[in-house]
Amino acid sequence: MTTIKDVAKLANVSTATVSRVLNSNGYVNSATKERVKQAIEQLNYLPNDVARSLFKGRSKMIALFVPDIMNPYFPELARAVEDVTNRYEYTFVLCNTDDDIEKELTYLSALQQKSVDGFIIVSSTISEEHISKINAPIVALDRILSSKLSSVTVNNREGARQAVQFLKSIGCKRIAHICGPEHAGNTKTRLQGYLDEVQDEDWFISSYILPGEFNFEIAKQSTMKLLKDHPEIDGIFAGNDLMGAGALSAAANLGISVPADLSVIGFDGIALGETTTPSLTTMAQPIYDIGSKAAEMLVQQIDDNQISIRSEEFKVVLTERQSTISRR
Amino acid sequence: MTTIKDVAKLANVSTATVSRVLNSNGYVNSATKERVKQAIEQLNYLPNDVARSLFKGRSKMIALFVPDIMNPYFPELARAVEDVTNRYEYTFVLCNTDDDIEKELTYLSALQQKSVDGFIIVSSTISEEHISKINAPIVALDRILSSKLSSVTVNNREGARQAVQFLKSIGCKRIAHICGPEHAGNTKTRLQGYLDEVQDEDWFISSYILPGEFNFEIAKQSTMKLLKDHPEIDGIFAGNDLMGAGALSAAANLGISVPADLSVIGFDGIALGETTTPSLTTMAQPIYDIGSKAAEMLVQQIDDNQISIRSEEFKVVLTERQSTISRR
DNA sequence: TTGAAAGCGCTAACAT
DNA sequence: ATGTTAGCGCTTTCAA
Repeated sequence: MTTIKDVAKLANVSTATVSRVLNSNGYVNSATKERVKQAIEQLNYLPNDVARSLFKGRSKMIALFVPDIMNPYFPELARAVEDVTNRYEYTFVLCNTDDDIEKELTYLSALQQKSVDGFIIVSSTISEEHISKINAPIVALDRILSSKLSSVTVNNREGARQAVQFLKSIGCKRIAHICGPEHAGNTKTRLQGYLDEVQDEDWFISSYILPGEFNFEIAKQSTMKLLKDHPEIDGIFAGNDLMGAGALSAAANLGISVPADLSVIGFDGIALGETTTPSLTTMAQPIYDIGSKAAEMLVQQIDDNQISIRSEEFKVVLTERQSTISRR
Repeated sequence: MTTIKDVAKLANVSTATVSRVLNSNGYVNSATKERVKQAIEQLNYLPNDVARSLFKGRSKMIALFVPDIMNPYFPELARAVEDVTNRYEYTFVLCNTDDDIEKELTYLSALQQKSVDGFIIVSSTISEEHISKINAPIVALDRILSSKLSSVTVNNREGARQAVQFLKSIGCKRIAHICGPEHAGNTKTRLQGYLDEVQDEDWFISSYILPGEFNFEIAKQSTMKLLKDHPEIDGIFAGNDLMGAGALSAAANLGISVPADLSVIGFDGIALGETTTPSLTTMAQPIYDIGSKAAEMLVQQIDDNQISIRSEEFKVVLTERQSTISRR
């Protein structure tokens, strides 16, 4: 490894001068600057970021915590965060937490020890108490972790309502809901939106609500059971697209035709929804925008070095595809 | 931030002693060790990893380069690498390169500056020349970058052959192939396997080979065109599952029934293949095993600190699902 | 068994 | 405009 000393020696200046041209601050004669640059070039010198970090107490790294990288929602999100952090010359660290508090805490302290500059966190388990121990900026994503944190979310409840309204508008008379896992914050909000729309309907019974996981196979199995027990169901609002795809697959397996006999709508708007047959109607989140906004907010907080809490709520938008059709 | 000095002061010892208990090396009286531990506990002290890295020249970080994090193959792979690296207490850094050599080189030097301990790289563009400038261990994944590097791959050509053989065995008489992008190393190998099986058939014509991208929509469009131009086709071997899903969707759009009139087989074995209707038969890679093996090899190379080049080739296995059925 | 001190590579006062 | 130096927090000789 060649160091700043080597450069200094070759250019016949002090390390301070080299540092000055490296960071383009302080005065430095243009002739010597040239010499230094030459030396840097010649030695193929790259500054040691670790030494820099040690001095500055900051590492130019940003971490993103996601509960499940295998759920396509999160790679899309990660992609957005990566793009923004790169633009600001941060190194991007992606952490997969399984929504497991132990893993989250392990990551949190490991990264703090590395002087990571900030966190973007999607979590249902991290509490205010844990957060108070972190002294780097945090932006909560997808779910609000604390009123003391900036956050970027979507209108889950309203979006869920719109999904059900849409099913009604195309003529569905018996609408079921597949929930996400109980521990996820989203699950309750989306369920609430569903209930807003159906609980006063005379046809509504609680067995139209399916407990679930954000998982294709489990959703498929429970939908099969649902459709067997309740053949009258003609509309399904799935808590996310992965489960929506599961519902589609369940219907196909039972020989129920979608959308002719059953309409299905999901939530999230991941690319997977376009690959199913029929393709999946969904309440689409502006996933990329959400991720970039969170990253932008975090970078700003890091730079400003002041606590300005901001909350952004994006709106989901109905994206009609083949899994729903008017039956009127 | 509390430092080793604070601990030393509180425990009434030197920083050297604290360091010794921290790293459990060197002699230290069990009584003082106890005192130090108490102090650490009391101050909630966590060692500064940056300072450690500076001293050691190593950072306990491992990076994985993937060309496209939105292709579900890579999250599955990343998941495996993450699990292994975590087990060895490395921090895992995921880099999305878009198969763009500029981005790759930027990442490479940024991470070298951070003293990253090793790289696992999936790339079609990085050359021997670039590699020679890196002085951290590298494991090539999915594609072989250099004979000087350890690598983990699958039997692409043989696997492709098996895919086509399988289509033949169930009675397909006209088999087309959707290729991946030209720049990807895999593309050629899988195409070669296809050719091994079909080029001597009297029905074979070169327009049965479709250029493509590892992308759902593009595969869908070009398959639609193919099936319109060549209605005689009764089997498709897609270069990967994403494109296989595209072919499925194309057939559905044209009212061609799969598997009754057309059989489709993919390559990779990603979870997506189970979510399509019909689900996708595929030559499945042991994705998780591949990722873990690569990570294990890298960790070992880092620890051993010696250049032992090893190559592992995994075998793909035929996974029959609904998109193929015997027509005999 | 423990401590003093040098040094990892860099930056920023402070001096000149 | 440039150099000297202290110090970021840690580990490791070397000496005691």
